[in-house]
Amino acid sequence: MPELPEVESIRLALDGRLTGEVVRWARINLQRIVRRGRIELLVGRRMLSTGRRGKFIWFDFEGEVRLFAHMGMSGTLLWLGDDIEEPSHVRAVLGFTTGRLAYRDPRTLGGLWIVSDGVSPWRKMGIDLLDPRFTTAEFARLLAGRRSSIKTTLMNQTLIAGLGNIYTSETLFRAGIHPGRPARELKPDEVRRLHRSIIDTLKSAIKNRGTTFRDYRLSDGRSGGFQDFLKVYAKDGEPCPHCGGPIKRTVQAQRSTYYCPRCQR
DNA sequence: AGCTCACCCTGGACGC
DNA sequence: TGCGTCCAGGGTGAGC
Repeated sequence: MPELPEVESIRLALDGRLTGEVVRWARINLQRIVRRGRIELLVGRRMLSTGRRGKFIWFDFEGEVRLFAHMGMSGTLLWLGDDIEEPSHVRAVLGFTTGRLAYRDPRTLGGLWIVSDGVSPWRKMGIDLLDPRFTTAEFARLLAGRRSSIKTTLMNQTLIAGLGNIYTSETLFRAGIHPGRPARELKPDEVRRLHRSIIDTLKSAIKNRGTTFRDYRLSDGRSGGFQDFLKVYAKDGEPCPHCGGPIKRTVQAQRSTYYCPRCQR
């Protein structure tokens, strides 16, 4: 589910609430959601800070212990006050003095990692899209020689980390670039436009607390707001906001892509 | 090394 | 109401 803006929105909402708090107890409802380590290792430890890279979020605890979470397609982290009942599909819970942090994931495609040896859960992750080192020049370097489509390439987390299916469609539309173009054939001017579009789209989405489609919620239960600003995603057949022609849906690498055939070349 | 595909899961929407 | 089918914000690992 969540892409960079949703994960960052969750992190921002939890950071102020959890930093400095001590884990009192922990519970796992579905064991296979824990991909590495033991959740009990967190009990008694104070949370020091939060972080994010790509679509991974993490929480640093005393004693060099770090909890990583990846939400997969349907996961989220919910803050539950003491009076709030636990919703369905909660796979793990951490208890604090002021409330509980619940990992909810209906499809169980996400996971948790409890790490004390400094080893990150990802095999290879590209540069985070909000990292200042993600420049136009760096972007051009990463795209060079890539034969696959720009849509598929933007989704490749080992190159650049953070874009998923919603924001790739949106960012390509905003840059006026056809999703089927081979990545290596983009002109320098188009690379610049796309780079600008990626950063602008992500920042704007974060400002709006992400996109709510189906059941994504922020940790306090609120919806995101960026769905009101989507221009093409899930809008096949609807008029393009630029030219009025019909938005098209196509499938690339088994995922839906939405675009305007007239505005995106 | 780069690329494509099948697969991992559950739930909701839709058609009959 | 019930059943079958399709679809969904993602990542991996095998095989070419």
